Amino acid sequence: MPTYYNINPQFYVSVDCIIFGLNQGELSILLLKRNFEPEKGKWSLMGGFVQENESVNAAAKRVLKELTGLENVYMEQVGAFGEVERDPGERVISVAYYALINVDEYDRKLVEKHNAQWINVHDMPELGFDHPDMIERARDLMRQKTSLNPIGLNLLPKLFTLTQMQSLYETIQGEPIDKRNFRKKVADMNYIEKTDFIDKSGSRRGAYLYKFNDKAYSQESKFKL
Amino acid sequence: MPTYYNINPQFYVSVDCIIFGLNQGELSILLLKRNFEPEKGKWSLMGGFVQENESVNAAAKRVLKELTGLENVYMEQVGAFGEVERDPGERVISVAYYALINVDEYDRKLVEKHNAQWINVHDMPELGFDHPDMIERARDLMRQKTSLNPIGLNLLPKLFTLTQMQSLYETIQGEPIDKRNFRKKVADMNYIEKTDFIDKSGSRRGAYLYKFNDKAYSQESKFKL
DNA sequence: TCAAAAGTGTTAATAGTACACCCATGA
DNA sequence: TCATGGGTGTACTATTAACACTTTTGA
Repeated sequence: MPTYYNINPQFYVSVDCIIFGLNQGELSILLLKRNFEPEKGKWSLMGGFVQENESVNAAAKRVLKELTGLENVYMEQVGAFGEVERDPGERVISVAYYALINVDEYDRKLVEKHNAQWINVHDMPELGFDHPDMIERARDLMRQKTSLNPIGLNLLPKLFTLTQMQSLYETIQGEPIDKRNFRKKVADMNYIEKTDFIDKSGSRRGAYLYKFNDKAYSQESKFKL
Repeated sequence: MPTYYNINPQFYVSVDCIIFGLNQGELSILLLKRNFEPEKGKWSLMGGFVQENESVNAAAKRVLKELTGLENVYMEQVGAFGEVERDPGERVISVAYYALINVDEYDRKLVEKHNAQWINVHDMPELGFDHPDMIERARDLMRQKTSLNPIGLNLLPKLFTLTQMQSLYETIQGEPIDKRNFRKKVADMNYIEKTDFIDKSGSRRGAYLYKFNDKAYSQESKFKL
């Protein structure tokens, strides 16, 4: 193997996952109560080291799967965090990702095994490393992206009511939305389809369930270009 | 030093800079014609390796300075690029940054020494590595950011005419802008200040020079929150 | 019968877009 | 005097924001 680079140092490279979920209508993040070093006793994001022959994106997917059992999850890179002293153990350069998951579907046993819990974003405990920065940037990015794309629906079940969807957006944006204006907007989204199913769990009357149609969505996006 | 991590592999970590500038009114990128391995003979972005006791951000600033002599430049991280085979030499994980510079101010000797040239973004040559992906993402990010923030002004001299500013935004967005609408909008930006100076180089009549007032800008931003 | 969520239109305000002519100057 | 870029206002359109009542149902 030719080595053009061997005068340069090498570093551990890790990934950290900001896993968003909706719990009782509240935006939450899966955090680990660390029972291992470093920063033992503190809370932290789920992370892991990039391995040989593994891309950084693949490492993020692997780490997410290790904790939740989930694959094919919506993930996006937040960015690289590379301060020299960001890890008190040794120098590690970390790449943060956020994931949007439906909390009905993850593997609870795995989460328990890792000593992880859902924590409301408004009630963050003291976190180790530079994880508060990562979370802040992930939330900003997510808020921005969800305002332009329907990716927020990844936080809901496949079938959802308009009230759930509105509440989701209110939670993400952190401010109330007018019901009629919201429903008008959704009516203009041809990729949000009304089904014949009715959810009776949220009200006596029952509400129509809707679903996201990704073919319709890609069609629509083509037109916009 | 405690080593919690030593079962994990380490990697070279590099930074790559997408350096944007305006040349004859055209958005351009500073590219190197590589006279060294790997990918010798191909064009590439300016890059360099992260060093011990150097943050990733600091490495990006250093690399930018090595090529242009400039400090205190507007830079933003594009993201980490971590495919296993992205570098044909050895495995390198790279973090891309974009920078916006005023082409009147960089050090031409350094640029020449590195065998670098300004290349119009619409006329990209064949590039090595995953640099085309980096550039694409940088342009998307930059376009988006400049549509919300006045960071694009970093590409202009400190004093600029409204025609220059309009032309800048037309170049970034890739479409013409109505002159009166543009000037109306700028008039609403209290942080774009008219000076008493007149630029006669662009027309016989002469045009007022404007400047960006960063104090006024931070004030304004406070109100928006 | 009533509490609780579901559903439904209109109007006003704001922001954005389209459009054409006169001005000042130096060569 | 004329070619060149500098500078200006108004009407139309689209988007967004504000706002309140009726419906359905199970307990």
